[in-house]
Amino acid sequence: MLLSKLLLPTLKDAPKEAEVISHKLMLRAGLVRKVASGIYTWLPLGLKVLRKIENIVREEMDASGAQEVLMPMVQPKELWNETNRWEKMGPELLRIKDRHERDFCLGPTHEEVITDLIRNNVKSYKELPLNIYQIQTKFRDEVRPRYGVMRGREFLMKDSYSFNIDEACLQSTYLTMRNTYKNILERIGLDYKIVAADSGAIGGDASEEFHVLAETGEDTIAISSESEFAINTELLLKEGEDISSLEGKPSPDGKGTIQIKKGIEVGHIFKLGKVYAEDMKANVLNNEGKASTLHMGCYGVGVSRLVAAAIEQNNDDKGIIWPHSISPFDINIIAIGYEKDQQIAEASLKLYKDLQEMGYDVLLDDRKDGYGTKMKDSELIGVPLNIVIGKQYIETNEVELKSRSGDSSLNDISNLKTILDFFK
RNA sequence: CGGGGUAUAGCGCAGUCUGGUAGCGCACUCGCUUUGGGAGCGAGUGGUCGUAAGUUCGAAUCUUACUACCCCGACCA
Repeated sequence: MLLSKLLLPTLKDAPKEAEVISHKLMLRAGLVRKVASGIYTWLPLGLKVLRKIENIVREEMDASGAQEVLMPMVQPKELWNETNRWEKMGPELLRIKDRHERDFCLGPTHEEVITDLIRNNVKSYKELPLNIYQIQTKFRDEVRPRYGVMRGREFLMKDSYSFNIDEACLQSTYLTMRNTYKNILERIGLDYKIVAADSGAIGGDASEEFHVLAETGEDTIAISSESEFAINTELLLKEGEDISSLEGKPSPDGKGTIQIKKGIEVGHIFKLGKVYAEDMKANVLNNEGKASTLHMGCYGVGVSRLVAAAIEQNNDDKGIIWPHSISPFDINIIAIGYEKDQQIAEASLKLYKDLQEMGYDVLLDDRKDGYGTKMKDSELIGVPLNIVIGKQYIETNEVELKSRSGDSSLNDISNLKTILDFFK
């Protein structure tokens, strides 16, 4: 991509509406723009990041044996009446009417729709287990949207629903999803914890959340300094404990001491059991030929929230520092004097094309600006590797490799292999 | 929904107390000079001052109502 053609409205000053660092940087780096409270347009650069995360999620879900579908965002009241959630849910369920005065809602989640699909189309235990997912825009009319896309009203989510013949089978799928979520977060490259969580009003007997650790997290979690033990302090509050007093105490599992941390919930896995299947009469015939209520699980990943979470965990005073896995570009070629110097222009374009042919996602800064402006923007948008081509190239045929993390070195422009050792 | 705050050009802000017809920095346009850390000079574009009503000869400024947005809380698969 030529930067001169890219819609990339970077800002020196963050709009005052932004409070947390990820929100400020997402606005400054030209990733998103607000349309209304909690509702955002994703600009080209932001969308590239969103798609990269989405693709990692998709690949790992497919690898786990799950199947992708796409359900509607608009859902009829009748389905929600079956589980009584039309009544139970508060105003966060945005209700609308069509031209015939029929009631619909904007989907905040899809248990009803997916359960309806499965009960109508799956009749035998032989077709199970099934794990069906989608990556789709959700709408929840939050009481108070905040922190940009971190807690938006409209947001992108991967939600999946498993249908199992019994508890043991559900347990197996649950563990597969647990492992899949670990793979996703490790591939993206985030520091996270799996925490025991409140299973909430939805019922069910097991629930774990995946939290990206960050100061601005909305949840408070207690973790062990040495083991995997981690728990959402919402659970402790119910028992009336004072959270701050836990700091430094021995971990309940006997390993290490308790530390109190802030976390951003980016994933949640749930064993629903038979709750929805019973309400909606979702049965299959078991191996004895008798109707058997399905056991369900549901598993969510906040895709758009992950963008913000990744920034919260990876930034400095200059801007975003993308993990390479989700960076909008792999390489930014900073061409100094692109407009004036034929040699620079030709060499930059050749390098650009060569790197593209090697499979890299390359940005070429061909704008009429100086080194400072181009570097500042590159650092703001967080591209992992810059290749500076300027007077050094004219003199010695060398370009400077400058990583976002601060390393730099000079290399002959023809030596692309050396250049790309950076990514090993 | 309770508490607090903000609203003036794309972004950041001044002007409001003390009413006189809107300004600064950045960005943007044109020209020339620049080009390895957000360049310089010159000339420009862009605002029904959140909305509505009121007071007044005159309102960004005073009064009232409303709206939007942000923060804290409550809420949240």
